[in-house]
Amino acid sequence: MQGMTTNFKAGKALKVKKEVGENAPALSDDELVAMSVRELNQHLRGLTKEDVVRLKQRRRTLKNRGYAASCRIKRVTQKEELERQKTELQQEVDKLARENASMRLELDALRAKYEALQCFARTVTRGPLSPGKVATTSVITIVKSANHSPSSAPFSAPS
Amino acid sequence: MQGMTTNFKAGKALKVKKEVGENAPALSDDELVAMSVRELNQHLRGLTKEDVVRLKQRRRTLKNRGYAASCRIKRVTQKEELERQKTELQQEVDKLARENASMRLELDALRAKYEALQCFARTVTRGPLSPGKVATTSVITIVKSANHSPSSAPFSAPS
DNA sequence: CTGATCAGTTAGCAA
DNA sequence: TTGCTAACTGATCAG
Repeated sequence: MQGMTTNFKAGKALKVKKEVGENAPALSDDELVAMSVRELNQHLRGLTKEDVVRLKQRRRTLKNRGYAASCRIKRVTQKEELERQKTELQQEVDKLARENASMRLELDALRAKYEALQCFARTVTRGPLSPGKVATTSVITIVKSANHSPSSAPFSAPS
Repeated sequence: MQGMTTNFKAGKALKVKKEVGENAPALSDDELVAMSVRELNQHLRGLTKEDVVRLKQRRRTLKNRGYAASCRIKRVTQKEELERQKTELQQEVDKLARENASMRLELDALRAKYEALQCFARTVTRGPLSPGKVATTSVITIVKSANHSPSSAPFSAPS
């Protein structure tokens, strides 16, 4: 936006024609480009039709110079933003993967504990109750005080 | 490299000067830019020193045109690549998050089952095994041949 | 010298 | 008219 007001544009005038005649105040580039249309029209009084066209064209060119700069800035900004988001997502992936791994460990450990306890429960219940009846592959399910259980039948269908 | 040999440069010649004199074969832009240095030197025989400079400059300009095109192509390619990677990472995040959520559920369910079983085991082991005592607060369900059921929960957790 | 990139210019599109 | 962007150009830098 105001990048052109800084430094390297002043005294640039590569091939800009500088023949301003004699009554023109020789507007600087910065002044010209910052001028509003109404202000510009005031400075346009008493100039050749050709000079008016030239001045307007110069203004347009200067504006374009600024537009080009904004365009480039926008481009690099967007690129940086993309890279930032990419880094962020990568970190999230890492975090989730870690959580995932630790949960998997926890799950496996708990499964092992559960099976061990199940095994123990079977040995305890098998002998005294009905030793020969219960198959070795059975699973024990219990439901505590099921008188007000919502609707679920405490049964799991076998595969 | 060869991006300039393709298409959209042919017949471009915006404001390129076309005054080639009379004995010059009027090399096309494509020919000139595709020429090797040795080939170029052959075409340079019998030309004014000035013409040689001009031709070499034209060649340089044409080359630069191609370099600029490659530069732009590279820029958009990199941007597309960044966006592709971003999409990919986002999908991975989603996938991991789903896995994570389902594992968390599984873990919670298993924990509940484990605690219920633990509770049952305590009631069984605390006093001597009398079927009547257990039945007052617990229900025992027996499911046959379910020893390797992967995910079906043979336990329903109480409230 | 060659190739890449930057800043400025121009043309042309869109609001 | 204004702003933006693609393509082109010259300047300049690195290898």
